[in-house]
Amino acid sequence: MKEQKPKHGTDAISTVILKTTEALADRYGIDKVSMHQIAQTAGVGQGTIYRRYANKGALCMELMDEKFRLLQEHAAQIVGQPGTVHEKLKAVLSEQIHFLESHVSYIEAIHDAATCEGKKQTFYESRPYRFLHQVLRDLLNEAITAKTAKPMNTDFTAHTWIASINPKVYLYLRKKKRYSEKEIVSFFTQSFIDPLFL
Amino acid sequence: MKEQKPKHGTDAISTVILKTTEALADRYGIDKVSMHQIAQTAGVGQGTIYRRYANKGALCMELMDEKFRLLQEHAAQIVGQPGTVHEKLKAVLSEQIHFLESHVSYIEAIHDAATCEGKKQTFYESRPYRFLHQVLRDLLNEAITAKTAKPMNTDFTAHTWIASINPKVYLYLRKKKRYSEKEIVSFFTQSFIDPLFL
DNA sequence: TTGACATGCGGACAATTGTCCGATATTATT
DNA sequence: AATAATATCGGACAATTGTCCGCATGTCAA
Repeated sequence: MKEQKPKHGTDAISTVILKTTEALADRYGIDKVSMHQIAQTAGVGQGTIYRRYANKGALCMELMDEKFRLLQEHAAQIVGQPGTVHEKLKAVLSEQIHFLESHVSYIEAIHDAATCEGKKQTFYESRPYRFLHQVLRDLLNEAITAKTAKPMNTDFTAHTWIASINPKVYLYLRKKKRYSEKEIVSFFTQSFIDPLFL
Repeated sequence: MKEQKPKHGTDAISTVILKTTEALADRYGIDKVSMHQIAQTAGVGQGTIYRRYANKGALCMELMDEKFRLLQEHAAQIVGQPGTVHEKLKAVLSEQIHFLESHVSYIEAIHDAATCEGKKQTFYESRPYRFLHQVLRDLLNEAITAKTAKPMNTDFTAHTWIASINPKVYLYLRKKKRYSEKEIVSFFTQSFIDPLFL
């Protein structure tokens, strides 16, 4: 068993798999599209898909690649621009929540496939997750160094912040509790960010 | 006219399903036991299981019923005893994290089956979840009323607190990051509870 | 050209969750 | 007691994810 040699599947077959998945997902919703259906529609065997993507989550991750890249750019831009750490944290979290709002079906699929057992690549070790976690952690560290926030385990805090707005609970808050995206951003700021700053 | 069953699973068949599931889970781990296997071992059809429990998560929820009851008792006891709201919140969260530590496999199975789509009973609407959410919310409200914490949306805060220590991220923090249960409790307190109190 | 070896595709197959319906047992009616 | 109505059981079946292996195709050496 070999891994895909280049970072992205840029060969013709990978391309048709991704395009087909995107088309089907646009039409039916990613959660309603099966790997079998993707294989049939793309005119390839299922094995051909699974040789490139470990599971449906990994396939979705690949589909989201460009979107994640843009989110990372936004986050990096926020961090790079002038402003207080407090403001930057709020802006980054707002971006992340908006990202979740925009792509919640895909992110849910990625989460569903995520595992912490075995030595398989976990969601938490994927590039996008690590990047966003690191942005939050660095900002928190900066706040602590500047003595505008009390010491804490910033690694833990960043992980749990992200976990606190996972797709399942986000959908619950949006659909059942009828909170708007704006409200959720505001509540998060109020409950998690503001209290940290002295 | 049949007399009503007071609660779930008090008839003979439900009992054998639950006992069988427990025995198999003890032996192989709940995630390694299939519904088919449970049915075979218990000597009933799969339909008989699904007629009583909507899915594997609901079955696990039923198995955890007594455990949840004890957790609720502990939480109620903490709230009832004298002490500051701050102390009570820390104690309750510590209990919840210990509960997660002790039963993480079952809780993961419950989470995996949870859904926010459709009108099916979601995990967030189950009795145990609602109880624990309410305990946290009430304590937070008490702190706000007593002016020892700033106003916030306590409903949101309680939901996201629970979400922040979901089984997936908990396992990641324990197994990959090698944080101990005690550390996680301490970090949580430091990052989420303490900053609220001034 | 040919044969040995490697690559990797396709789809059959296994495992699992969840549904459905014919068969059976139980209760109600006369 | 006989029969109709109702409840419930068992397991076959469908749908989906993920694995595996036979086979076709391509490469290279002699």
